[in-house]
Order: sequence, then structure tokens, then C-alpha cells
Amino acid sequence: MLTEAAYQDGSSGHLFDRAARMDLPARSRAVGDSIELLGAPISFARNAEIYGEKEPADSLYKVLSGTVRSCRALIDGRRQVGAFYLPGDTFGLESGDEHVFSAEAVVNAKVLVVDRSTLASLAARDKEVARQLWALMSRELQHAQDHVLLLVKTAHERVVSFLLEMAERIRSSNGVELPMSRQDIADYLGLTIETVSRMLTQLENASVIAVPTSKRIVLRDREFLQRLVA
Amino acid sequence: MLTEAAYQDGSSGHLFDRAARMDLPARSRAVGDSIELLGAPISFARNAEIYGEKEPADSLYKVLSGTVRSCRALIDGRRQVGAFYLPGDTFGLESGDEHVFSAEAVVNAKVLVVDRSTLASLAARDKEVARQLWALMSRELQHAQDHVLLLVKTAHERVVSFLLEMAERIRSSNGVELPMSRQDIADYLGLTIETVSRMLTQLENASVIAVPTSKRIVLRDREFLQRLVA
DNA sequence: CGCCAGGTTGAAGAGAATCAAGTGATGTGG
DNA sequence: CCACATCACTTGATTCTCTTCAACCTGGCG
Repeated sequence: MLTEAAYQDGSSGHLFDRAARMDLPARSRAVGDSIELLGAPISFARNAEIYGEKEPADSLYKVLSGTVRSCRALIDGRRQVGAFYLPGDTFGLESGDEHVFSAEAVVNAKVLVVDRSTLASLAARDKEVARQLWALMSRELQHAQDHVLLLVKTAHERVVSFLLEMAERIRSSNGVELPMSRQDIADYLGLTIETVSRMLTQLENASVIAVPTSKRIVLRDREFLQRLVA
Repeated sequence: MLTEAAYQDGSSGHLFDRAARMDLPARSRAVGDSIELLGAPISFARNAEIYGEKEPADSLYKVLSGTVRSCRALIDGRRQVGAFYLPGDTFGLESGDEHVFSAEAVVNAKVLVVDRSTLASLAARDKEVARQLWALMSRELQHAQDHVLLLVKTAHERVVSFLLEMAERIRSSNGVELPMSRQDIADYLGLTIETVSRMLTQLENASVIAVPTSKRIVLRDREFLQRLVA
């Protein structure tokens, strides 16, 4: 099962706190901050690229609003979505100096951008920052490992797992408002849009979910869904 | 493509150096070492469990000889192999305090075991140790992400990717001596043993590989294989 | 109002799984 | 050293899941 709230920072001591304060009027933050941490909120239009594969990974990002997907392209045009990042999630941390994923806005999104080297030097002095970077890396690893497990399941199980993951992370009133398209979902699950659509229809016919609009999914029997996912 | 030598420590300053010296006669190591780093080489028989899922992750391991696999079991009995660890590779680093994978010896294996808390306290003082732990985590993440990409490919591509990965990591003279069974390979690739076998047969019939014995694979046209994997 | 992108549904086909029967190695006891 | 048992692997026939290709809805929006 995909980990709930996999990307959210710990509840206390946010990595971006100081950067976030850059948003506030100058008088409300400590003098040193503006030099130490250059964090800037930037807006991206739907489907805009935030960074590309193979670009240098010199920033870390936090979703303020909207949704972001990370992608990898295979040479023949197939696309693999690695993860979806929701408000509060941090992304852009890579294992090397280069991005292996690209990042794109799923819908119009506002993102906080923090310089990586700044963060690195900060981490060198501040234990708490280092700890949070480690936690972030851990969550990415956890997610990737869960994603591996997801991809060996049947189409049914994948779709159900996806719905449960999103329900955990979005938790709107008694249903999920999916920000992403069927194509995004399909590329995340390693399926085709047709298959995703069919699985949803079948689940709806079985009355385990309801699909009032194509993006809105209501989980009517979460117990049952939970048992489906192996 | 799966990263070459994904798990090997950097060439200098091995994380396990001091622990490894425990193997040597007492007079050849510094006095403080035995207290600081408790590393012990332990042998595991073929298919023996090194640790299980959900067990506390309080050690880090390094393969001295043999091969180790990490596994996750699905409730219906399916099994997913997360990775294979060869001599020189380090494993057992998890995102939390509990193992989410189990680890088993693929063949008789000798493994160096180091206490995690010892390592943690060492890392707190020694920058280099901390850096190496980070590198280790990075490689695990990289591998998991590559594994995700692997699992959305066709059976052909998966098998070829696997052969190329192993050829990179094992590099025996002009061919690969696979330590693992077809079942292990199948569970790593999310396929059945029959499919793996068939793909190998087809590659052999196409003269891109040779299979003198079931475990020995000779890559006769690596260029061509490289182009197959998308 | 009609267009168009996103989504659904249907029919046909491909690819991998399953079921079942071989074949080949490895090891053991006589 | 050989007969036999066992395990790992291969091969074949069939089934089933998912993809592909195509047509058809549906809901925004100029």
C-alpha cells in the first residue's frame, strides 16, 4: 500500500519555514534570513515544465497550491509518471546532481523554490535541516519502493491502490477530487487510459465507488477496496 | 537502464572499513575500533533469511561473498524481489525503523553486520560517514526508480535490461554467471519463470546471447541488446 | 450552436499467464 | 559407479488479461 501523506514534511520545523517567510513583509523576519535562504514562490500554468530530465538539480521545491507530477520519458514516447505532489509536498530532491525525472504542473500550481546549495550549507550547520532532508529522501525511497510493488499487481489492484492512495492524501469530504487526467493516472499505473476507464466503470457498476464527474470519485466501500489490493 | 554498480561504496573511505578490520588479528587494528564499531562477519546458507519484513532495522549489512536478495511478499503469496546485492554491496538501509523488505541469501553468503545505532552516532561526529550513508540512500532511491521504469516495459525489454544490469555489475570474462534462479529473476522482473525462460530462448535463437548452462549467459551483441531496452 | 479535448465503450488482437508435460542437471543411497 | 529421486529449467497448448484501434459520448467554451 502506498504510504499515506508520503511527501509531507514532519509536522514541526518545516524545511521551508524560513524560505516561506520571504513571502511576508521584510520587517517580520530576521535580518539574516534573506541572505541565508533564497526561497521564491513561482507560478506554473497547467502542463508547464518546472524542470526537465537531465537538467542540473540545483533547487528544491515545495507545492503551495495545485499539483505537480514527476515524469520520465522512454525513447519510444511512452511516459512514466513517478509521483504526484500535492500542496505541502516537497519534490525535486534527486540522488545525483542531475534530475532523472522532469516535473510538470498537472494544474495551475504555485511552487516555492529553494536553492539547493543554500540548503546544503544550511544543513551542514543545522542538524534539524539535515534530519529533514534525510526524512525527505526516506519518503521518496519509500514511495518508489511502494510504486514497484504497485506495478506488479493486476490492473484492478493498481487502480484501487491508486484511489486509496489519493483518498489518503486528499481526504476531501467523503470522496476524492482528482486533479490529474486519466492519461496521468494511466502513466502512473503503467496502464492505458482505456483500461483505467474500464476498471473505474467496473468498480462503479459493483457499487464500490461512485463517479459523479470524471474527476470526482467517491469511495463507497473502503473496507472492500482495502481487501482488493493484496 | 539500471544503474551500474548501483550499490557499491565509493572507491575510497569505505563505510565498513573499520568493521572489516575486525576480521584481522587483534594486533593489526587500533584499540578503539572494537568499541566504536561492532562489525561481525556472519555466514548464511542458501535461502536463509537474514532479516524479515517488519523486523526492526537495527543493522546495516555488507556482502562479503555470495549474493543476497531483498523481497516483499504480497498477501496472496506473490513475491516481489526488490534488488540483488553482490559482494561489495551494502544493504539493509531502510526509510524507517522497520524493514519493509526481507533479505535472504540467494546462495551461501558471508555478510558483514554493523550496528545501526553505532553507525548513527559515528555519522553524527564524522562527516564522511554521514556522506556515505547519504550516498547509500541515494543509490537505493536511484535503483528503486529505475526498477519502476523497468516494470512498465515489455517482457523482452525487462529480461534484456536485467541481463545488461547484471553484466555491468558482475563483469566476468565475456559473459555473466548468474547466481540467482529463474524464479528469483522472474520475481524481480514481475514475470513468470516460463516467460523469462522463453525470452532467453528467443534471444538465444536470435544469436544475441548464448546460454551454455542455465546460469551462464554470454552477451554476444551488447550493442543490439542496448538498443532493445527503450 | 457546434467544436474539440477528455473520457467512455466496443470489438479484435497481442502478449503474458496458466496449466501441463517434458528434459536436464544434481545429489543420494545402494 | 550407477539407478533413482528431486529440483530447476524448458517447451507446448490454451486461456485470459490488457492493449490496440475505432467509434461514440459528454461537457466546456469560443
